[in-house]
Amino acid sequence: MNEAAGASWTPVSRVRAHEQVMMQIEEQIIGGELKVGDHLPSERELSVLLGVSRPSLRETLRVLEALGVLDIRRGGGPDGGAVLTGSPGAGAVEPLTLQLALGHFTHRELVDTRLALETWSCARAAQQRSDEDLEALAAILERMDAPDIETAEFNELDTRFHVRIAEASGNALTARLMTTLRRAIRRQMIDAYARLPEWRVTAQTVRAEHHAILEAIAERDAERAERLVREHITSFYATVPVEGYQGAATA
Amino acid sequence: MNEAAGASWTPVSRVRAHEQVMMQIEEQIIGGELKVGDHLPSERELSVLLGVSRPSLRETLRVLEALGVLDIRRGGGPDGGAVLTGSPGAGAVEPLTLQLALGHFTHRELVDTRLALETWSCARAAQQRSDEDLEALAAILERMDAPDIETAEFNELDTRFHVRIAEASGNALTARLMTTLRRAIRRQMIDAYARLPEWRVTAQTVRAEHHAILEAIAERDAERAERLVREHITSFYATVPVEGYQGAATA
DNA sequence: ATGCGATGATTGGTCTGACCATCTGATCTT
DNA sequence: AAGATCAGATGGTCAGACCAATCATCGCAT
Repeated sequence: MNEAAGASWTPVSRVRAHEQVMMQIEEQIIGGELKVGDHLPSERELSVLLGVSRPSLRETLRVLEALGVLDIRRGGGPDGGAVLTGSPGAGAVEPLTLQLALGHFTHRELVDTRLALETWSCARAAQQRSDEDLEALAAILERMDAPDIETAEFNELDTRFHVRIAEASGNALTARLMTTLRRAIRRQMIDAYARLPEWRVTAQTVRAEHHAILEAIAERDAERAERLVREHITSFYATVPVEGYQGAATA
Repeated sequence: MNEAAGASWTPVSRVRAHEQVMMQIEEQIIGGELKVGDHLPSERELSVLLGVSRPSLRETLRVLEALGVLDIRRGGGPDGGAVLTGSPGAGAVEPLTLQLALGHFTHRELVDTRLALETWSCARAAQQRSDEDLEALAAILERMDAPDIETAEFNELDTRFHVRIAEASGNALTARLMTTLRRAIRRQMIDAYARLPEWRVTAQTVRAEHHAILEAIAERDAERAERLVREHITSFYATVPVEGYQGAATA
């Protein structure tokens, strides 16, 4: 076959329809044309405006929804349709669970990252906690004191306690990341507890450490709070045999 | 209208098709039935197996792809179809850009989170950096020394430097989060530089601090490296008027 | 006049079936 | 044996249709 020498060819558009739609919507958001609370046109309308089919458009909407950017409901009215959501929903950063399961990240990495975020947010929380923060934290610890509590709920409250501290630090992003990290390791945590011959003994230690941390936060002693939470996390993973975790968290 | 007393009704499935598909695939991944490198059946096959239409199934696949879990290609053969991806692609945590634009999180929160992650990873990097890490970091700094460099590229290399440090810490998760955080604030960073009357003066300061940090890492002085990077970030935001950021990063 | 139920319009949710573009791998040709 | 060719499989896209939930409105009875 002969080829025309010198002729230059430029590849045709390989960008899938839903990706182009995504780019357009992203631009509108970043550019500020789309703000929180704004409604997207209905799927039928928008698909015409964008020149794509409804299924293609819907693929984009699904992704935006999973990312916590859109809140989609049926029916008309002020609440109907696709609305730019104002608060970060479940979407956002939760995929870590799957990525952990796929081995993208190790358990060790998750714990270390948790350590980095928690020491910071705990110190910060000690500096600027409100009385409401204190009460909420105390209430969580009280529920953890239940003698007949089960591993799953204990772990759940443990998560709530640490996340609540992050919230007290005033940083919603850190709090959100912490929630995500905890959710990603939730399964292994519960399994690890279940493997302990006497998990209630360990639980007792955890309780004591929690109370100590709360006390430091109450006294606005940032340094002590930070040190305590570091020891808390480090000693926990030194005691409890969590699957996929090897070695101490600090050098 | 009369109602049958005592009759109990259980709500019909309100869970959308694509969500049920998502749950099934999630379970298979978490349960270990689906591993990295495994192929999903073709869309036509899978849609029949799951009892949903192809468009519905595709919505799920799109989300999984956006989350960095699936790698989807056309055509048959060993590389065709949907494959569970082994390395965290672009997907994962990038949505932060949109969430920032929507005001879910403030710039301040992003910077503080960055501070928490960087101080940790920098200290860790100082402890266990390899010689290759050192060379890579030095190479980046060298490129940043170009006198006629532009703001965009300077910022890009700045990001690379900090992310490379995170990689040297051996924690891929932290490195990934850092990349995401930097990408989310990329626009504002470049704008902030552009607003500076003499940004090259600031750039010179940044360069000096970078070299100091690298030196501390080279000497395995974790404490100094951590302190330097904290000052580096703090002083930067005290100097450069970044949009949406108010106040110092440390108390 | 007012409260409440019926109704229709709008919107998302889902499905069917079809066609295109691309890639793989086997087949055929030279 | 090497290359071109073709058939099959797969993802990408579309059009049209119907269902189900929700809301706004209208009309009726009180």
